[in-house]
Amino acid sequence: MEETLDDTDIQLLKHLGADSKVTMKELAAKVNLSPSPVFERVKRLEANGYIKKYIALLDAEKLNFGLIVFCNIKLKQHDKSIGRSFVTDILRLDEVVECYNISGDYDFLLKVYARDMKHYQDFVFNKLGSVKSIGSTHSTFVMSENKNSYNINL
Amino acid sequence: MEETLDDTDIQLLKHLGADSKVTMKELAAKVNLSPSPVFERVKRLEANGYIKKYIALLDAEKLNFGLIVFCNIKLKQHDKSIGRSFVTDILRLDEVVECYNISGDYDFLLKVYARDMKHYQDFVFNKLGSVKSIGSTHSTFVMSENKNSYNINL
DNA sequence: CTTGAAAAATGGAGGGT
DNA sequence: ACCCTCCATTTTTCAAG
Repeated sequence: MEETLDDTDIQLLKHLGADSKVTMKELAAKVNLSPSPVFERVKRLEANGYIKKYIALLDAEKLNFGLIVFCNIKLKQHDKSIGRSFVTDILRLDEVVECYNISGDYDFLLKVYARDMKHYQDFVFNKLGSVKSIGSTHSTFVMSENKNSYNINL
Repeated sequence: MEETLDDTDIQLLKHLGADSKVTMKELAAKVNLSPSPVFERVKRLEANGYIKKYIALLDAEKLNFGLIVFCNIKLKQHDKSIGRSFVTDILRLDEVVECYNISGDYDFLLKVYARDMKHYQDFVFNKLGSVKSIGSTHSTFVMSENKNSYNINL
């Protein structure tokens, strides 16, 4: 299971990580092979979990979610059950796209997409406000997104 | 160009945002249509920019990038040319997957993927260290990722 | 939107190095 | 173990109604 990836595998992952709509034929040309071995390699990379899934990236701004906020959260207490119930509550919130348990002054970092400031205010007061385990929050607003490649650069 | 999306369009975006490997046939079944109109709608959503691109999501941990760090950065000065040169320098760094211009005490927030702490240390000292426009940095380490849906929840 | 058909891609069999 | 060349099947893509 813990086989090593050769250079061709890495190239395939790089290409698919940037554009998954390429055909096997095109991919094959990029790595100087015929479609068949490329097909088999990609299937293996999927089966072994190197490729988690394929998705379409949507334009948040065009879909009226123009505001990105990083919301730092401090819990009231730090026992395991409080942490778990916090995560359960947070996963339910549509506005929260990412959630991390972090080091430092705060316990969690959320990446939140909102339509506008009014929507974000409503999110903080009504949705976060009803999550009992939260002690305090600190919001950092995104003024512009300069880079988002979604994948590691192999 | 600024047409409104009907409920079917939203459903298509939701499905493709979660899994872009579905065939037009399967998509059609999900929205109770035949493949042809679904095909046309998806092409329109692509052409009008609602779908930005299609990518494979790679497993960073399996590819030996197990450490995620949010790196806050304060610039030395705040004029436009310094900010631009900072962004140019940052975009070159493979470890930086996301970069945001933010409100608050710091100017930029980077999401960084590193193999381990040693790699991150090297990144900060050698790569960030040679970006002249940086005044100071503050690193927040991710202990666990609890959610990452990559797309807004429509 | 539907039907339907041409063009293209997928997925695999069989054989070669 | 890895690759190639076919080829059947499925999917995509786009007419015409």
